[in-house]
Amino acid sequence: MELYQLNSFVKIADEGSLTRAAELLFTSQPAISAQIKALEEELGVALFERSSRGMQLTAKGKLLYDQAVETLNAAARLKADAQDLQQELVGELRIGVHTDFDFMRIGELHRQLHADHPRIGPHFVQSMSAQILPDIRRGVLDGGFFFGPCPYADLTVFHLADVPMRIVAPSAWKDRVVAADLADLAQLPWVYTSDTCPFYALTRELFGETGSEPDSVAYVDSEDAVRELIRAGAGLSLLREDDAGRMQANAEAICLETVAPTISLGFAVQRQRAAEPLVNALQTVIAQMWPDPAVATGSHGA
Amino acid sequence: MELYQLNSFVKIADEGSLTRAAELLFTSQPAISAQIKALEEELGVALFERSSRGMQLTAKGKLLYDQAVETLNAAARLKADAQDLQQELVGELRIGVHTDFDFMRIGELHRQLHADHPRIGPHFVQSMSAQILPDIRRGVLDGGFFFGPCPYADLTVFHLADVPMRIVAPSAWKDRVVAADLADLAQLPWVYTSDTCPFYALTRELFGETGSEPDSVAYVDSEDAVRELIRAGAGLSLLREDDAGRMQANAEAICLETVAPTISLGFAVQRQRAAEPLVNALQTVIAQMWPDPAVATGSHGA
DNA sequence: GACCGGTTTCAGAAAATGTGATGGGCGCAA
DNA sequence: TTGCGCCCATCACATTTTCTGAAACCGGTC
Repeated sequence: MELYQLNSFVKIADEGSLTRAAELLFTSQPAISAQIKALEEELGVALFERSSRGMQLTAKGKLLYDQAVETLNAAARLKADAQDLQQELVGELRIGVHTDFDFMRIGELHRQLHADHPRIGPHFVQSMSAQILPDIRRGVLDGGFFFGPCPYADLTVFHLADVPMRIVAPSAWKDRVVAADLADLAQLPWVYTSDTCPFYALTRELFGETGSEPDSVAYVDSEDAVRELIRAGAGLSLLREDDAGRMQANAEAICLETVAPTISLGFAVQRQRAAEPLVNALQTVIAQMWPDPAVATGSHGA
Repeated sequence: MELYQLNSFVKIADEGSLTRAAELLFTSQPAISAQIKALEEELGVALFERSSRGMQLTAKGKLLYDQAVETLNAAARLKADAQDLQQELVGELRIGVHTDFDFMRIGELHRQLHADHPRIGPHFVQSMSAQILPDIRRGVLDGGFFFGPCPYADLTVFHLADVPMRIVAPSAWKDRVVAADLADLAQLPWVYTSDTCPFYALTRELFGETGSEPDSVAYVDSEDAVRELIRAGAGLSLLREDDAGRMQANAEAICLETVAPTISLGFAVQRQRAAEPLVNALQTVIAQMWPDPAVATGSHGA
């Protein structure tokens, strides 16, 4: 039993005539006659009553007609849906996010991605810059955000922005820090992120210019932990300017006027996979959301 | 797009391997490979990702898989239902009934017919003997009951029973009829059915023996009308014994002791169509319900 | 680097499907 | 009654599709 037989079955039934059905199906009358004969034989049921005036469904044929139509409809839906899918991108994207979802505008990213490609199922995976880039290389992630430079030549990197940083101190230390220079600050306790974190490198760089580096350092491995230790009065640290401002507004910390460096915000995908439709679509949406992005490659990521 | 392609599609997806699918489908790898290639080309969608470990559904393939299964299921249902229908009789039967449905046990007939052949849709058409037999010949009815002889040689007739008749008179005439003989009764007014009705012939026959026939006759064309006129005191008539007894029990009429003739109850179908499965099934059920039926043909119907 | 399991490709064989001509049944009109 | 038109079934043959077995290919593994 094949679809073309069911199609002929239905057409003949609709037309009441094998000859006319053959015309509508752009084939010859004997061809269809043979199809129906084979179908009737396979089903073991006489579908039509033949007369000199045409062919008419038997009672059994009437009962089976609806099911034939149903089967053809199911096939037609399948084909139509396939046509639609032709245009669309379908699949899953695992995207690494290295910092606050709201700062990264993940909601907007999701909305944009869904609007352009409704059949892509995005996964947003919170992680750390130091974890995200290797995961992209391994294929665990399809793409991801990160701070700092990218040391891997096999990744394609979008430079999205330079994020301004600020030095932040516990509220209680206002008098000790408000007029201090870098050398003074180095005398105080600091909170560092762990050494795989780009903030660690950034902080060391900060003191690298003066040659002096703090003695007393606590290491933590997330920005959240940094904020918490500042609130607890454990030490100073570098934070994103927006984070710093928010803490100061909440009287949780003091944000120094001292000029601090910026850190590069980047987005990376595997170079090999950059041309894959899904990955390409992701890059396109990212590029729209961070206007004027500079594309850099490999270890040039600023 | 054909069912065998969808079948291969599903099998490969289930097995994760073209090779194993080919084995299960009792065909060769290249054959199935070509099927899928053609299917993918027609749909414009890559259904599988090929690897050295086998074939796996793509994201789009996953979306279309369910619809393929659905289509195959619809086809399988169609085929299964056709197999069931092979055994069964399907269609409509138009059965003429010439007298009271309860006397003819139409309820029981319907129950029996439905039990043996649930897909037969019976129509019970109330009519008169004189109408039923021509309607069977014309093919308007597939079969029907009738009283009296059957004058048509092209009908097959079952003789089901000889139904006893009685002479019935209005209650008020008790004194005039209780001891009367046929010649006396002929002096009284009678109610006849119209001359196409077998009761008409039967009544005339009754008097044929004595040579005397009533002067005053009213003609009506249904048994119901006969009963009504008897109740109204219009005259005497022949009625089925059961009808007569019921009227007497209700004090609506008097049932004479005089011996009255019987009338033959028959069932007829077109001789040409007697071998048709539906018609044959009908005859079988009728024969079961009237045990010891005598089959007669054409005008021999007693 | 050879091997293994898997898929694709290829030419030719086999099967199926389609074609055009022909014939028979039936209704209709002359 | 005959002849005609319409319709379906059948037949031999052509065409197309599908299948087969051998061989090439590809990626992972020993």
